Amino acid sequence: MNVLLIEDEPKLAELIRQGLDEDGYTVDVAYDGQEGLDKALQNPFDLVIMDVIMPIMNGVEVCRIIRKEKPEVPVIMLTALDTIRDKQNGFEAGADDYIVKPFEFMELLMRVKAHTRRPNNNIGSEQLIKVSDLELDLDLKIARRHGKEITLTAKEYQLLDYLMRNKNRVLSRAEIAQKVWGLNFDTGTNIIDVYINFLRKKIDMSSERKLIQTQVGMGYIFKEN
Amino acid sequence: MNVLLIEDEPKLAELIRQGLDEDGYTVDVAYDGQEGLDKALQNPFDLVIMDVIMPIMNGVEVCRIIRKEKPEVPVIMLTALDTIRDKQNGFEAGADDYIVKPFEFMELLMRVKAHTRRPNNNIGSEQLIKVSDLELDLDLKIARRHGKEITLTAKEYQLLDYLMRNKNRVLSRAEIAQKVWGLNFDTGTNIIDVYINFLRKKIDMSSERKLIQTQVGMGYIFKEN
DNA sequence: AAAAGCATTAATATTGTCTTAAAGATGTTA
DNA sequence: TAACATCTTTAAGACAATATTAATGCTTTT
Repeated sequence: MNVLLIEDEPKLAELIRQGLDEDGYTVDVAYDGQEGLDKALQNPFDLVIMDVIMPIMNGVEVCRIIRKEKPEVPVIMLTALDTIRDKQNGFEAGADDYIVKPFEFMELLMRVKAHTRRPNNNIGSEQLIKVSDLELDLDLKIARRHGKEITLTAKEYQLLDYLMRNKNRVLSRAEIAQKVWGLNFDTGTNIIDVYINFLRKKIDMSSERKLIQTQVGMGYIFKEN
Repeated sequence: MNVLLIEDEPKLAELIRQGLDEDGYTVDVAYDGQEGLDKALQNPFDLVIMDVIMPIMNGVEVCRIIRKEKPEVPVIMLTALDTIRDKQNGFEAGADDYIVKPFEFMELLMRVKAHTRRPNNNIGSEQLIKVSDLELDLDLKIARRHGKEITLTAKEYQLLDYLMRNKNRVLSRAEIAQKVWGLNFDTGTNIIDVYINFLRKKIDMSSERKLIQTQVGMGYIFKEN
């Protein structure tokens, strides 16, 4: 889910960016109104968050243009001016929501969720995890390498999802068993080895760069680059 | 524009009713959760405003049911409990917005405007959802494939509506059960499989392109193209 | 070189899905 | 209100796909 954040104060921008990032959003930041407007019009976003008071071009003006050009994209305004007059201005420019500064991050997150919630909002971009040239499509539940589609069974998908989310870290069989199978791994099973083998055949076989690597005596690691 | 207001405190209710009335809204007031729910389900409203804390049935519960029965109607919650926890609860019940009491009337009005502005009110133009060569007529509650009419039962319609609105995304049985049946899917029922089968017979049987596809171990996906 | 750890394959067990039929609800008509 | 029609839900068996085990051979470590 792609979010455009237009905020001139670097500290606040970074705070929001990081928070949304942790919740799985992909955030693009612009530091003034003009830059924000350009980005908004050139790229597809699922949501725009913007400050009202900004250098070069103020938020109300930016909002009005975005609303005109891309009426389907929801806009949340941040404003320090807690007066009814300004709230009116904000909404009249076409904002779908506003938040009065100072605000708690959780409040912003809740409103972001409310505006990006499916359904109705299927226009949004797909959700995916990317590591090197491999991507896992969370909507279609398939993988792609060099853009080539790879179908996965349910277990393969779960395992790959786990590996990719924990890239660049050695994962012991016990950890994997626990997280993917919900097992305690006392049973002398080799099921993880078997599934790693399945995944390798599907994603690593035809490629030079091996993403899944063995650390003998320790476990497996999904290595970027 | 018809608004349903569910608020047990008569003075506040009257204040809101009058204010919205002056702004051109037609307001129907219910004084407890049960009454509000009944009205909401029996009549067509463009918006529901409701208190969280109410006698007989609380707002979160009412909201959940309205959201299930009439997913297109926006709901604004009024809450005196200014805690993040409760904000989460409100949204998780499916509210589109909330306002923390005490609030200025103008703030409510602005939010009401924001939620009734959406391009939902295309009176005259027929409402339909289109995916590939299948279209779902939201007014007539029928489907058409290659222009050929297909009648649906109520549950078939709800399921197809949900699938089409969430096209190109794998939907787990749990999700479908939750959204279409309002079940928690612990019950070992196969009703989703059965209804998928019904729909396939009606929309996919006579066509080469199968729109409804199974992802073994994951769920179903309604695939465009 | 021996031991341990890992990869690979095939066989088997398990689970998931489709399909049909029939029972249980619900609503409609006489 | 009884009989009928239609819709919803449950249940069971057949079949297909996937998950797991186990045996064998290969690789790495000591």
